[in-house]
Amino acid sequence: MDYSSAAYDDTSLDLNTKPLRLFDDTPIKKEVHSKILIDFGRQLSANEESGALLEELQRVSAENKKLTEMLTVMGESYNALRSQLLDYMSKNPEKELSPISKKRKSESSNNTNTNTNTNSNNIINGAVNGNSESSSSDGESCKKPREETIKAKISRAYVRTEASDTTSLVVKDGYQWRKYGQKVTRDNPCPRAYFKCSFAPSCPVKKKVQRSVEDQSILVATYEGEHNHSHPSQIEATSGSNRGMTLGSVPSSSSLASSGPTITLDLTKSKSSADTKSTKTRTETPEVRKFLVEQMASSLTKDPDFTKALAAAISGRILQHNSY
DNA sequence: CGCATTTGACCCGCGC
DNA sequence: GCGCGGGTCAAATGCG
Repeated sequence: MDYSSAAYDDTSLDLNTKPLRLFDDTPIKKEVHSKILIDFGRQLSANEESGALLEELQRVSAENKKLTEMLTVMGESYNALRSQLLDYMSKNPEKELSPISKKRKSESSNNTNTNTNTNSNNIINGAVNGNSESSSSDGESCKKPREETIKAKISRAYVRTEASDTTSLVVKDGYQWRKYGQKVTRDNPCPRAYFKCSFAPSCPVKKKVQRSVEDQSILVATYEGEHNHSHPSQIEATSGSNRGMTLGSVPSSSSLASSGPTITLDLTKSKSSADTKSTKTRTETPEVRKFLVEQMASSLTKDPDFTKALAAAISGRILQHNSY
């Protein structure tokens, strides 16, 4: 499979770029330093001033660094929460994706009992990790108590593909998959492809990929089981090849609203060392970058927890700072 | 030539 | 018990 052509890595959002620059880029540091010197140099003697300001500068740099780390941590937390939310929300459109639930009870029926307006368009690129092992107390265990393998984690991801690309059933998630079957199901004229994880021979994870009935540019990938190995992209990230879509990493509505290719924000990788290396990619036009930044900023600022924590952090720092 | 994909056959669970 | 349909297998095929 041509993971190399995946556009997903190319759009990884480098969240840390700006914050890191605040304390990593020496030119900026020098600029700030000189500015401070200009502002305050007249009032104090040069030696005392420079020493104090250097100390001040170091404090500010450390502060920026801590704030950046906090931002990263918050971003990850936000990502995790978002995944959980999408997980929950995904149970609603699921019925529409497989309306005939009376026959195949195992997967769809228990997840669709709270079927509301099944606007599958509201969920795209969102990934949904339904944990049927621990959290599914809604009947599957009653229906199939003997099937311990069915209790493996079942997650679902919705991926928008190129509008013209209506034949490929490849969902680039960073893992290596081997296709072992394809079937046309009754409720969907589009064939369903069956994949097994081939990265590790003993990995039990399977994946089903099928186009959505409603919007055939959307691929619905259903994952069963858990990988018993690390994510391949994590290994490859050290060499700068950050490929693949990461589940649950994108604000869903906006990327569906756009008719363009899927844009995946991989927040989970923003903390890695590859963020300064691999995110300079060919599709990173200023427009795209601006859009991504705005989208991420919007998503983060809409999160009350995030803004609260950020405000607390900043105010705490300021108070601490003023007490000197 | 080796590996991945394709695809028809087969298996199995479920509903009637 | 039978038929239907989803899921899997494995031989055939294609590709690098």
